[in-house]
Amino acid sequence: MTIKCAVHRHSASRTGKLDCAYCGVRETAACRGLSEAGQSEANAVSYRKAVRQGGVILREGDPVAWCGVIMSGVVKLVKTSSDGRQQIVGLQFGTEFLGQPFEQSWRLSAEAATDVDLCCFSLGAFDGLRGRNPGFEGALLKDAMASLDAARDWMFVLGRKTAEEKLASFLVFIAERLGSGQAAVKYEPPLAGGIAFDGDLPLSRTEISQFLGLRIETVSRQFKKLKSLGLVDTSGNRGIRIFNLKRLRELSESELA
Amino acid sequence: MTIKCAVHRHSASRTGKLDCAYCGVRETAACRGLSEAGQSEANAVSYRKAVRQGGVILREGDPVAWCGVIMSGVVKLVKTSSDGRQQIVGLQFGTEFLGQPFEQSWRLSAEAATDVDLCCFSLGAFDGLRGRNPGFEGALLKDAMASLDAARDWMFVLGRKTAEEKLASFLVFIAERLGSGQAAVKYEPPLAGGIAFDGDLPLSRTEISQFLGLRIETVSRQFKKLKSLGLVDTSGNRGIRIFNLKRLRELSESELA
DNA sequence: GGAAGGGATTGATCGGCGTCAAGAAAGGTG
DNA sequence: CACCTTTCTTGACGCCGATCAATCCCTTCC
Repeated sequence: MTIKCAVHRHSASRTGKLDCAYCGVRETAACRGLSEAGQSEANAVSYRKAVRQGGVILREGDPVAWCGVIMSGVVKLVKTSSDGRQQIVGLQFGTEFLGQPFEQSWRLSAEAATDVDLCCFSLGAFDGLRGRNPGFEGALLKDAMASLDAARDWMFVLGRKTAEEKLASFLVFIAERLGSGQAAVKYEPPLAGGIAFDGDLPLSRTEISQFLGLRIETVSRQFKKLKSLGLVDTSGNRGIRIFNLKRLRELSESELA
Repeated sequence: MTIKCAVHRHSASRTGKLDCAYCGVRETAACRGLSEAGQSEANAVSYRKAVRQGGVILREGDPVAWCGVIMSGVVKLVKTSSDGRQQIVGLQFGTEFLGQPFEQSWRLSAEAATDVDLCCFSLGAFDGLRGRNPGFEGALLKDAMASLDAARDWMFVLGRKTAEEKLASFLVFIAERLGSGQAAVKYEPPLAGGIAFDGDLPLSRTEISQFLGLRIETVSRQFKKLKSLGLVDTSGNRGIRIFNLKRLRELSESELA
């Protein structure tokens, strides 16, 4: 079976290997740090899970029975309070680990922001793989510490930035995660830092507001402001064109001249 | 040499073992997952570092040359923007790992919120220890994932809670981390959830505001409000008495009757 | 291609938190 | 204890972002 990556439209083979110049997915985190034998074992015990955009991957409070690696797509991690307020506490992309293998029950929910393809392990299989492949555990540690730093970066955004800076930060974040690198094949070249998402922005306005700790109306108004500054343009609900990433980055760090 | 823990007033031996009923430090994260031989190796290659309250442990941007484990005390992790805004992105307590061994330079600063005692490794020693002791790496992974979840919990606080809820969340957090457990020897027993910090709250008002994404004046006003509700009382700059932890927890989650 | 529905935009208004400024405690020092 | 510095509190005021409500516009489903 061949699975299409919703974001980059590449195909993913069942071997667990991808080759997407756009997002740089050449080998997965599951493969990183695994010997040949380890890769065979991983392929033998893993199973694939495909989730359509908007689908729930896991629900806060449910018992943790598996964990895995994102092969393609974007996963949003959500915390919800009893009165319904929601905060997106992380966006995870291809090659990143997904799971809380040391918790009894999930401490957050995960939803597919785009179509998502997962490579999953039961907790038992995961522990076995981990125990027999020290390099695998090292890769997981590295991944976790990178996620931790990303989370802390975002804590600064949530705690200290204005609405304008928040939206600029989001656009820079998205551009760096999805638009940069050696790729952006189907997008404009980084001409003066220009990047475009023509209809496949992974987040809706509502989701952007949940990621930024703002209301959707405020996000809308800030988009208007950035458009009037000539930094970006929008087309449809999921289309964004970034004209000047450099100035956007300055705006996000309030380093304006 | 004997080092005194500023928070709990216990002594820490040079063997890397503590025994503090208050914070539950019986063995350190460094010891967790280490065999007898591993512990000997750890003791041989580690060195201790004592930092007084207010002292800088490491500075954002500096090259990473070591990492370690907090033996006692409270460490605050801070992100600073170019225009001087600061956000505390984490509080680390005894037994927790401190470091970014996979980064070239520190992505944040760390300061001693109380007197702090660290058990440190050079990166080389750390890698060796990690490579030779799979259980050690497992403990690190567990620690990192716990920190990650804590960071994400706090992202919700920063992004979605009101000032009142934020302060309540902070008090609950502090009570759970420093006041609960089998201990609180020098403090009041958990009478109706009552806990007191008589002069050794690890954070100043300014630091609390930096942790909550608020201004110091707002923190002050919210303290006043909680006092008028009869939930807490303050004494001096670093004294807090929590009378009703249960209602405080409800307040923090906006589950008020 | 047209209609239905959900998501996004825009406007008007409100309130919570930030800002600025003054004064009061607290804590440290000789 | 008296003095000085730092930290915290309190007040007055303004603004940013939330709220409420109406309209617009994409998307998709006939």
